[in-house]
Amino acid sequence: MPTDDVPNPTQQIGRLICRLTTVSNAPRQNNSYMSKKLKLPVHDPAQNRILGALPAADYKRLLPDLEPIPMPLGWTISESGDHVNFLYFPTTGIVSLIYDLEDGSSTEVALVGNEGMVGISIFMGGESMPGSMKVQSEGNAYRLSRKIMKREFAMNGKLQHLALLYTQALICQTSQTAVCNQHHTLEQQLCRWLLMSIDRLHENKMVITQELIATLLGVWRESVSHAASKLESDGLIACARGSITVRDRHKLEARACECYETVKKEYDRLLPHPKHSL
Amino acid sequence: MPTDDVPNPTQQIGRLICRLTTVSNAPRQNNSYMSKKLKLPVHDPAQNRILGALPAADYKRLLPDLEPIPMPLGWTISESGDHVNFLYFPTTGIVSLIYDLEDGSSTEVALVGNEGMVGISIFMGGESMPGSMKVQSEGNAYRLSRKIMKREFAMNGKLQHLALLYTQALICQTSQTAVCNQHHTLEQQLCRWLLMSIDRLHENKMVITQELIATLLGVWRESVSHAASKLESDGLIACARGSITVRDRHKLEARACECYETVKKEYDRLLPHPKHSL
DNA sequence: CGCGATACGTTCGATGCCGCACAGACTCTG
DNA sequence: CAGAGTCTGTGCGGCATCGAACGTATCGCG
Repeated sequence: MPTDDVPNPTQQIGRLICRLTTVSNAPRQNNSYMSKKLKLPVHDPAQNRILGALPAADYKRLLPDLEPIPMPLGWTISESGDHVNFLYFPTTGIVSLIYDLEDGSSTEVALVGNEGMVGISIFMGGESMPGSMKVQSEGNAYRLSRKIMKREFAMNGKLQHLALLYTQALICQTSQTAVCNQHHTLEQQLCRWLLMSIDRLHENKMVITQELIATLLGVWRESVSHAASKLESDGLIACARGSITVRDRHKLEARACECYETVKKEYDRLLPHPKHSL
Repeated sequence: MPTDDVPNPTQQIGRLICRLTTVSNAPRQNNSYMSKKLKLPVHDPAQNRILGALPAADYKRLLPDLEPIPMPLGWTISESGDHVNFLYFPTTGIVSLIYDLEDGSSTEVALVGNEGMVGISIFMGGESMPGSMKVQSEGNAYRLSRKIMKREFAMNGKLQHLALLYTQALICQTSQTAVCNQHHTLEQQLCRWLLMSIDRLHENKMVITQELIATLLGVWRESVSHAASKLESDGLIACARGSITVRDRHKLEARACECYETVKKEYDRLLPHPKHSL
């Protein structure tokens, strides 16, 4: 049961720091972590756009209950059917919502970054979901216990409002994924996926193997390799061992299907916009 | 703007009655309509499983605000981006949630029958959705205005609870559709779709053209024709001009992909079960 | 009854992804 | 630096669906 209990919570932080120092491409926006650690906390709950959009009073009330938690690469936050005990608000990194099939294949139905949250079944009432949530790009999050979240949700305040709006945006993303899977070529889907990822990473380079991308898109690795090669030879991206860098975002958008735009517009319409200060 | 205003509300009812008398396959479970009209109202709000699961007090309070509305075949309840003004509770018939693409193609991402409701963006807060809702099998519904629904939702009562649970079930259906579109053959998808339809129609025969099924599944008509022929020659279904009858439900389940079971189980887990009296 | 419209069925080349096989390239470790 | 492990690139036969064309059956209507 690889559930909400982070595997070795404290050691995990050590592992993360290790990554930050050893791996060349580790830190993202707050790489002030090592150098200017006096200036700010490692990550600020308000970096999550939902938490950041709360009124000051709500935010302050919530703050003591927000538990910081690292999200290491590959961590399965919750498996299919698991009783979910925490609602996670990512500040950095990406979590994938994945549906698995009996034959071992699977498909990612949605991506979650610092614009959203993971574990919506807590306030939706179902307690669990027939899908798993996996950290696809390492980062950090804050989490709320089910008890606290239910209390907050019942207040009919801004958090409830934002949680429901985000859930509607999530439905949009999932629906569009369904349509995209049916109608668009792998190359288009790959472009869409790359764009959605760099939007959530807030940088052009992502650390991920083509093998994993294939798993997430529910296709064969060779197919991803083939599509990526074409994009690379056309100068849109640069592939390296275990990482992909987006070179020409504009061309990538042109080559992606409309699904990217549709979902992005709906997210922009429904969700609070990131503050400039971040 | 083919929105919430039913095209000619009163005339519509006349048209429906006309259908009931002329078309051979018109009435469904409550075909007591013509013969035993003294016994019950045409349709009872409680035939919708969400309304039927409300506590007596809530139900009574809501009753005067529930407006009966016929859902004629092909009616577009709301188009992509339309401002949604009513929440619909179907008692009979099927509504499809459809996402359209620029090239004119589309895919159905979810089916709604008397187990659910249409127009969730009313209480989710988005006011609209980038998808349309179309009546795929004629029937009846009751609807609540946005104002009333928001008032009820804010009471934190059973209706809020049921609405959120249903929304989670809907997310499950949509997600599974995304996975299914990616991994399963058309024949499997067709079996799944037929099963989901007869579950919501509460009978074995459905009035629909293969052309429309193809549109909903996002594939070519010829492909549906091909798959349906195989199923017919194996005795699972019987095809006629403009209708399909399920002959062997058990075999159909065996031939469908696991997606049907997965979604059904989640619906059974989350939603109130139909009462025996209906 | 005859006609047009609609829905279904069947065929066939084109296409895109599957699924395997294998080779090459990079990385980490000792 | 050598070797194991991992990740990526390529080539190819097979299969399902695409997308068009055509023929046929059924229904409604005059």
